[in-house]
Amino acid sequence: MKTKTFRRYQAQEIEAKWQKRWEETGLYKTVQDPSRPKYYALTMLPYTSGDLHIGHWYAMAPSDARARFHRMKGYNVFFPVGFDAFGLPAENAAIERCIHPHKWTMGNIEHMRKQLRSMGAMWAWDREAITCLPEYYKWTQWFFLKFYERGLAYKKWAPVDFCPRCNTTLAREQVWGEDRHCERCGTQVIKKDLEQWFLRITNYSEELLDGLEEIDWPERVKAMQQNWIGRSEGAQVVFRAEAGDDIEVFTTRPDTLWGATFMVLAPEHPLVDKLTAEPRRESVQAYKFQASRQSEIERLSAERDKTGVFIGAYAVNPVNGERVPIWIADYVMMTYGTGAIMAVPGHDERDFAFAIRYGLPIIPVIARPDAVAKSLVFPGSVQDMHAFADQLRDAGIDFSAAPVGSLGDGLFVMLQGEEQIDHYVDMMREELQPNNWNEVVGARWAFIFADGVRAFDSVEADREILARCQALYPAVRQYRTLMEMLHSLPFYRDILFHAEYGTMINSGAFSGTPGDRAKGAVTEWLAERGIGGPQVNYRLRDWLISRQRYWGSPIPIIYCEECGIVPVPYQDLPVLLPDDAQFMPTGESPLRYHQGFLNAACPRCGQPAERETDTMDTFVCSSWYHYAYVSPYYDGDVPFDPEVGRYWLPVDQYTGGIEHATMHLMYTRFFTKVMRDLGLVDFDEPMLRLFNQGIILGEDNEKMSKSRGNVVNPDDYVATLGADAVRAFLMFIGPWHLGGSWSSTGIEGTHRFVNRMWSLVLEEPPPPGEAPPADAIAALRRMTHKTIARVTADMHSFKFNTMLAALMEFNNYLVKAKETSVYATAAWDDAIRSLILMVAPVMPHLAEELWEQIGGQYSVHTRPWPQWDEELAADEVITLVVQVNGHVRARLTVPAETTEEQARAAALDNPNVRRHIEGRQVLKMIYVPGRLVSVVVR
RNA sequence: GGGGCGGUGGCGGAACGGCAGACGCUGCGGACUUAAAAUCCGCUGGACCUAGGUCCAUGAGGGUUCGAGUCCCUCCCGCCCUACCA
Repeated sequence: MKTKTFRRYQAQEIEAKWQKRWEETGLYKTVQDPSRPKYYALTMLPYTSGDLHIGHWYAMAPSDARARFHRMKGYNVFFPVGFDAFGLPAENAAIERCIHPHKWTMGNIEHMRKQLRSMGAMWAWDREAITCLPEYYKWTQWFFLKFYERGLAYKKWAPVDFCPRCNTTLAREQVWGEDRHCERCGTQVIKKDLEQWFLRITNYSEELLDGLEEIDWPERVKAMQQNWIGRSEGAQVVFRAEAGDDIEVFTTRPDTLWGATFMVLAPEHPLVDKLTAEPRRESVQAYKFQASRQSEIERLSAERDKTGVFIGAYAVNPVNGERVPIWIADYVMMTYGTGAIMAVPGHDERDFAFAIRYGLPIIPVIARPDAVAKSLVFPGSVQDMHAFADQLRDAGIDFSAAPVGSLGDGLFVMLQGEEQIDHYVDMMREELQPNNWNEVVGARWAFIFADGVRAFDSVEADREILARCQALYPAVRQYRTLMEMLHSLPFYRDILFHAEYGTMINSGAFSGTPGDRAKGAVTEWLAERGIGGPQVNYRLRDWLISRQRYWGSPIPIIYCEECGIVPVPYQDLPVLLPDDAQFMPTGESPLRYHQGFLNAACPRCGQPAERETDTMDTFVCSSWYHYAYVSPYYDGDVPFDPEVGRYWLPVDQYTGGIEHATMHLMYTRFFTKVMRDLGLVDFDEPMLRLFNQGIILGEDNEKMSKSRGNVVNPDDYVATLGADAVRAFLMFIGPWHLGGSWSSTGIEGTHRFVNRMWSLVLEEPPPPGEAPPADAIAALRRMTHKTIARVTADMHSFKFNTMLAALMEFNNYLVKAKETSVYATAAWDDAIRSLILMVAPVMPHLAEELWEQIGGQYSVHTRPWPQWDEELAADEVITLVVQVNGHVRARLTVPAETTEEQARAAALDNPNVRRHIEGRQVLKMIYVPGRLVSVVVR
């Protein structure tokens, strides 16, 4: 069968041939063509690490395939690429290897361009942008100035996260994990008090949240951004310290205000020093010191035990005039809300733990929605334990008898509902022995004494009842509050505290307010009385962009002794990085020690002044790179050509990893909103659709890392099997959004596919046979059109794995069909052409070569995507499944146009079906057209 | 604690509520070859078996349905994000 002229597929030769040809003919040159709908497909730009690893391929190759698909579908597709070129590794290389960051970076880019070319992707190289070039960062600085003008860039002293290894500050979202390590190098961060530049992203909190609704992004990313923004609705309340200072707190539970029995400030709260009473000053200072160290040292060892100290001052609870002590504790964060809380130990788990530990009063102010109460009947507290137990049983009350310490058997009573509780209290009042008491806790808070029942409903009641109990039972003297006493009994522990909404109790005039109205009613009342009101709080913090490093865009600011902070005038941009800086790991920017850079004339008064030496977080550069792409290094008044921007923007489809959910993807949305406010764009969101690919793992199903030795180098496979086989395999591994693991044997599958398709199209045909029967032609057409439908749908919905499965099936089908007489018919030619066209986005080189070999017009990548015809794709015969009581009993091959009557009859006529319904009564039959007949028998 | 994503053969994975395991890898058997590689052809979840079938199988257990991998409830396990968030 094999002939002398047939040559096996030579990937290297053919891939190189077409890459060269594509470049020469400008196949991927960007054109503005108003006659076609535009499609801006973007994949997250790579960092210039120097080497394109398999993860890059995994992110880029499927994106490229989909961009190509859209091009064939008739869109004018823009698929640009560039480099995120500023950042620490370049500078670290400079320190370690004495190579200038610029040189290191540009060398890496050179190498990465080669690797990117080997992928055979349709990159718009004519729009490449590199963020570290002055022509680029001029505009990054321009943005900074615009932000500054609008009050969106500001400088402040703040305790900031600092990576001691990278020697720079980090934004909050660049600090990862429970141990708070640096996102880049993994070193644990420390806190440093530094004056830093921030971008006021919090001005857009609400809009960043609302905007999520209008974009087609994965739920996962939206959820992460929602959580990160962390909107919570509640109330602001002002407590007045006895010294006269107002302490503002934020609470989501204003309905629990009457239960606020103390306050807690963050140790760094500005009022702490002022309010601390002299006798407490020493211990407060000690605690503050320890708290500040704690964030530096290992926080894991803190074990989350609640600790704190009383500062010796009091405030007044504005709703009931109660005097409440003020504490500081490290479980209150200065970075959230106001850095101060009203503590409601009855209904907040942390406050509860704190109050129990320090003996602070705990008063329940919200009824239990489950109406469950408990009571422990102590041995000897009723006359006759057995008789009392009988009474409980008669009343239908749930209880169990068990020993209480060494005191003998007691009764552990579980009560449910008001009626039962009332009944129990009555019974207990009858039976209680003198010099004893009994308590009901949970849905009711009552202490039953010989002379009557005392409700536990206030701090005074707490004190009084506790005193009586201590008088009756001296062992109780070790407890400072009733709750502490109750908490000492394990039986009660689960019922002393709850955080549900419920009817307000012990709350003055508000007592009885139902849980669904309580929050609103109290908030309104606070506002009326001028002591608080509704408030929305966000978790989102402003974006810290100062970095104490050299290899970033300088912040265009000059400090003048006379004029203060002076922005660099626009015409002086860019503020260039000097290329002769000294790289030393000092913890300060090398620019600090570069006199030529540091010293400048004040743009306002002309006097000697100093430049800002911090550079910008690289995420600032990448927040607008997709705008730069439309007209890189634009030389106009704005960062990109407005006319070109109007044509291409916004991004239609963005793809990339999930790791940027709360960083890049948040920042770039923020930038776009500011750009809109600046009049640069007329839309609200930068990327209309987003798709996150998963992570490619090593052969062993573990993350690829040098230490594991499981890193896959795509170059090796490209050199041996060709880029097309690598591209196809990456798409074939599994659902793109779930990621998958590399397999050096698995890639053989797509490699064989390449070869099988090659010989299918080019290997010598079989000897001519007889004219094919009409149904063989129809079957071939059916397969062709079905495959087109499947591949088109899968390509559309990112199901690259099943798309390749469909292509492989089609190829396998054609390999078999080639042996028959359908070869050399028009249907055959259509099939082969369709196959090549459909394969083109996935394996662009193979497709282009085969297309040329069958006499197709250059280039296959500009041919229209094949269409399918429903009628041609329709089956002539179908397999009808027959179930009896849900079990498959027969598979019938019937014509597609079989009627329901015929289907039922055929089903009942099948011998195996007959065997299973014999002697039974047919109750009903369900018919699903084209699929099955389900017979139900008894 | 909160949020998200998963759990299907030896492996990666398919499966509008309707034939579980498409496609591929691996393995086994065969063809070609002096031999090997490559290529091609079979078989490849388990157990029965009268060879026509039957039963068991999609993390566990319930439920809805003529019918559940798919929908609902309870639980278990894994991964990711987030977290004293007031």
